[in-house]
Formats: sequence, structure tokens, C-alpha cells
Amino acid sequence: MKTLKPSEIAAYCDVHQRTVSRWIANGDLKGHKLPGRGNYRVLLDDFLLFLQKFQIPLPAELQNLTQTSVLVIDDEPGYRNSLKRLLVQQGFKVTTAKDGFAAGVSLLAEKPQLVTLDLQMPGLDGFDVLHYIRQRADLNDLKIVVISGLSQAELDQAKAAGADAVLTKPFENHVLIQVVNQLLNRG
Amino acid sequence: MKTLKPSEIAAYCDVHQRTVSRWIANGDLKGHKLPGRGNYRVLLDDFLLFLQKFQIPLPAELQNLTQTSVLVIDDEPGYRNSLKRLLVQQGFKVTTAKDGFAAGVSLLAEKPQLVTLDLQMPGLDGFDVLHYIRQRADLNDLKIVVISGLSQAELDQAKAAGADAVLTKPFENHVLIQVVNQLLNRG
DNA sequence: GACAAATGAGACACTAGAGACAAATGTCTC
DNA sequence: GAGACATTTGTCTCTAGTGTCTCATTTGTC
Repeated sequence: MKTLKPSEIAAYCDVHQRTVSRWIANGDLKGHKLPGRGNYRVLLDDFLLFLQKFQIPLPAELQNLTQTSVLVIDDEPGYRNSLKRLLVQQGFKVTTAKDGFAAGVSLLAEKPQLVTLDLQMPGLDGFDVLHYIRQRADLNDLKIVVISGLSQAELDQAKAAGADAVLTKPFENHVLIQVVNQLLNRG
Repeated sequence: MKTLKPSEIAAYCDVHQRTVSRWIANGDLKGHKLPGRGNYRVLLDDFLLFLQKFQIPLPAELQNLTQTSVLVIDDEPGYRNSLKRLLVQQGFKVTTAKDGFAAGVSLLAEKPQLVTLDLQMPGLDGFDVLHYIRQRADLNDLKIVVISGLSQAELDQAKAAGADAVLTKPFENHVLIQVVNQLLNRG
């Protein structure tokens, strides 16, 4: 869990360090004191919340840390890689998972804003994944794009189970891009 | 009882190690000296008290270290439940996972100190899990007990892949308890 | 047993929090 | 638009605490 010093925050916000101290002391910016002289430290997440709250644009140095991240869950290497290539091109940070275990780990490790999910994978029931994600409160904001070659009835079922969008295999690249960007409110 | 070095505490608090030495010397942080040059060690509990006293947020790495937690990965409900009952009896906090996805999620959500892993599960290759865990630096301290009905050769292979212990199905309860407690340095 | 890495502690320069006050900015009223 | 007032920010200063450098010694590793 990374923390920032007031001097770093002062540089990001282009204000005097004295001002940052006062923000923290006033409670405008959440931070904690260390023993000794009581030096301040601010959790990176709290700083990002602060920036958001006051609608301060993200400093360039922090942009890669908050790059929108996407998780691709698919067992077919071909689809996995082409999806990855496509999404990387769009500027996303992309993680891939070829089975349920990797998907579960990556889901929490990468905390993606969006997942693409193949419904029919050997050894992994896509509906289980849908139900699981929708049941966890902390994954509420996660967007799920189901990608599958299943029948329309099953795709409807997937939507009912919590998928934000469904695509049938094969799909056009530009359709996927449009759906993803729309779900993430980009462009 | 786990102890921390000043260097680790320095990393958690984002200060210089020299500063941590002084905190301990001043009594801000309770610690003890070892023979030799007098290297410092801090009990985990004392460090947690210290964090609480100064209202410092808990580092993510320490989040689940207070109660020993175990994850049981097995697709057979019978084994899963009997393992859980056995381990709960021993005072562990036990989570169970019936498939790879649940296992992956629980592994990061619960941050267990130990997992029991069935090598032969439909749709989940136990060796993949072993390799995956051993490849992640942040799961270095995780103990893995492989439980399986496979041949000795495969069990040896599991050990080579990073399992800390292997048990053949069926096993005696007291053997499992002994192995688990030994791996976790308990009584 | 030998070599590399880690660590406590001393010395010293420098940092950062806080108080005080001035300057700048925003708000309200007329 | 001007004046009065409140709020916030920057500057200066003080000082305890922190980081850096160094060294001797210990610990870890092979």
C-alpha cells in the first residue's frame, strides 16, 4: 500500500507544502501522522479520491497507476491474444486468464474495471462467475462483457444474470471497442 | 509468534530504517534487542498496537495475519466439509472453494496462510495452481498441502512444483493436523 | 570458512510541521 | 464598482525529528 508525502502532493497539485499540511490537518485530505514529529503520510487511494472529489485532473505521473484495466477470460489462445491486442491498442492495461483459477486471482489482483468472459470454457461455468461477481458488493462497478457462441436464449440468460453486454462469436472488432468504451464512459 | 525487522517496518510506514530504529529506542514502538550487535525485533502484535495507537492504516500485506486462515480447495463436497470441520476444530478460519475460480478469488480475498489442494479436479489442473502460486512473489509464505489419490510419482512431482507437503487420499485426520500445525509452526 | 549483505549507532545537514502574519482570493452588501 | 469582511494561501521562522553518510560488527548465504 503506497503512501505519499506532503511534499509530493504539493508538487502534484502545484501548491505550497504548508498548504497540503493544512488540508490534511483540516480533514480535506485524509492522511495519518507518524510518531516523532508527526510527519504526514497519505494513502495513494485516498489521494486519488481527493483528486476526484475536487475534480482535479490526474497528474501525468500517476496516470499509468490508474490506467483502466481489463481482464480477458478465455480458454482459446487465439481469441485471448486477439482480444488482448485489440484492447491494448485502445490504451487499456490488459490481463488475460485461460482458466477459472487464473481468472479468480486476476480479478482481485488487478481489480479490472471490465472483464470479457467466455461463457463456455471447459471446467468453468460462466454463469457461476457471473453470479459470483454480482453477489460481491465490492465488485459492483465491474462491467462484464459476455462473449460467446451460445444461443440467443442463453445470452439473454447471461444478461439476466448480470452481464452488462453480450457479444456473439464471431464479432466485429469495432463492435467490441464500441461496447467497451460505452460501458466505461470513454470517448 | 511472528516478529518484524526494522527494515520491514520502515517499508510499511514509508520512512527510513534509521527512523524506525529511533522509534524503538525512544519507546514509541515496543521492541526488543537480540544478542550480538543488538538487532531489533518487533512483535507483530506490538506493531499492530502501534499502528492502532497512531491511527495508521493497516498495510495490505498484514491484513489477514491476525487469525490463521486456511483455504480448502476440493470439488468433492464430502471431503471439503470434513476437511473444513477438522480444521475449524483446530481453531483455524476456514474458507472452501469447489472450483478454480472460487479458489483464485478466495486466495486473494482471504489471504490464507495455508491451502489444501486436491490435484485432480475436473477443469482445474492442480499443477497449474502450484506453478501459479509459486511464481507470485507476494504468495511466497503461503503453505501448500497437496491432497490427492494420485501415484507416488505424481506426488513427488507436486513436491518439486512447490508443494510443502503431500498427503494421499484417504488420510488419517491426525496426520493432516500434524502436518498443518508443523507447517504453520503451531504447538 | 569466506564473502556479501544487513544493521545499529554516531555525526551532521536538512526537512517538515506549526505558529504568526501578510498577501491574495472569494463573498456579501450597498 | 467599491468597500467590508471571511477564508485561504504563501512566506518567514523556529526547532524537533528525519535522512544521509559512515563505520564497525553481525548475520545470512553458499
